[in-house]
Amino acid sequence: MFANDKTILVIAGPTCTGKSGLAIEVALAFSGELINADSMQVYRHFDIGTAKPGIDDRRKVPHHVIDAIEPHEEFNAALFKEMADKAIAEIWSRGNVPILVGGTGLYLRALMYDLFKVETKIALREFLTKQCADDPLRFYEELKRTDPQYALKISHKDQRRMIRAIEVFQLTGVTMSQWEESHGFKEARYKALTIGLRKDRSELYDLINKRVDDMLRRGWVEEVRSLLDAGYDPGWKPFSGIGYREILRYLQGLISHEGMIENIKKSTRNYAKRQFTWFKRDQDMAWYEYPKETDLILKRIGEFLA
RNA sequence: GCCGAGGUAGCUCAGUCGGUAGAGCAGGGGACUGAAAAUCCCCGUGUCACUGGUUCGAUUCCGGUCCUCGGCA
Repeated sequence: MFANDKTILVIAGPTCTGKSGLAIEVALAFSGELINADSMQVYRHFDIGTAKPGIDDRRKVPHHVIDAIEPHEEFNAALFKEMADKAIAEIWSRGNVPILVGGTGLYLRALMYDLFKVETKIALREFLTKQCADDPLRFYEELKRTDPQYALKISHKDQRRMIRAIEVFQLTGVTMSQWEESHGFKEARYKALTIGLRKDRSELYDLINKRVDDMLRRGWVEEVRSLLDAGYDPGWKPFSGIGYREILRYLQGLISHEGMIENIKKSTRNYAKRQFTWFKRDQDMAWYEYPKETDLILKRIGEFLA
């Protein structure tokens, strides 16, 4: 069923539940190496706000697919999958255990089940984006005509998905629904144990609020300012990450310092909730609390790897 | 102590000419196939401060009590 008997570990869950900390412990206990599965930690120079592991941790255990690209470079779930595949193969060749750690659900799904293979063409996407922005309703009508089933599934305001669906159809002549139908995330590519970290909601929100304060104390705003000084374009993708976009607005004088802090905390809380929603429906996820249940987690992993 | 104003959803408040109430924010639930920290969809029952009275019926009117905020002493 699988390419070989080798296995991987996955540590997933909402932000601030302790994934990185657990990952280090697990890596040290089972001679593992970490592969980042967070869509923002792949960008170089965006450090404080993405909660990247510090040099201490990175010296203790090898980290992969982190600081992998420059902020202006194109990145997506498919590229992530390629990079992670490569890292996994390398780690296996050293006789170590690959440990995926991160909260980007789509990336983990892409790695575990692959995506149907329709590449995005930047130029076409930009063209469609403009077309959609000009007349969203007409754009939606076009989607309804070519792929009524998919149009029904999404909102006429969900421009991202409309654009992608039209793009897929124009590139292949096959509709989004048909691609989804034939692919369907049916075949697992790796034998994996997925540990999901959870936490009581109000406790988690408390931790999030504290962590945001902490990041700001450690110079998050300065980090953004120096990125801008270095000539980085505020339109680049990582600048739309949580916190970075709020800091940008603050630096532009659009919001107050206090408003900025509150918005960052709120966005992060909302994000954590969305992650819960995503991971909740993952049937084969083993949920634990960390650090409370560290012993149980390590025992479970030990049994899985045996 | 006196005079005002007010006590309604987690917060800020609206409202009910008497028929048990609704906005914003916060929050909750959901979706998710190459932008995913993105993008999008759905969700408002709460002792209307407490307590008597009037009334078929009071959160709404009247009395009292408590609390908050102004002002005067």
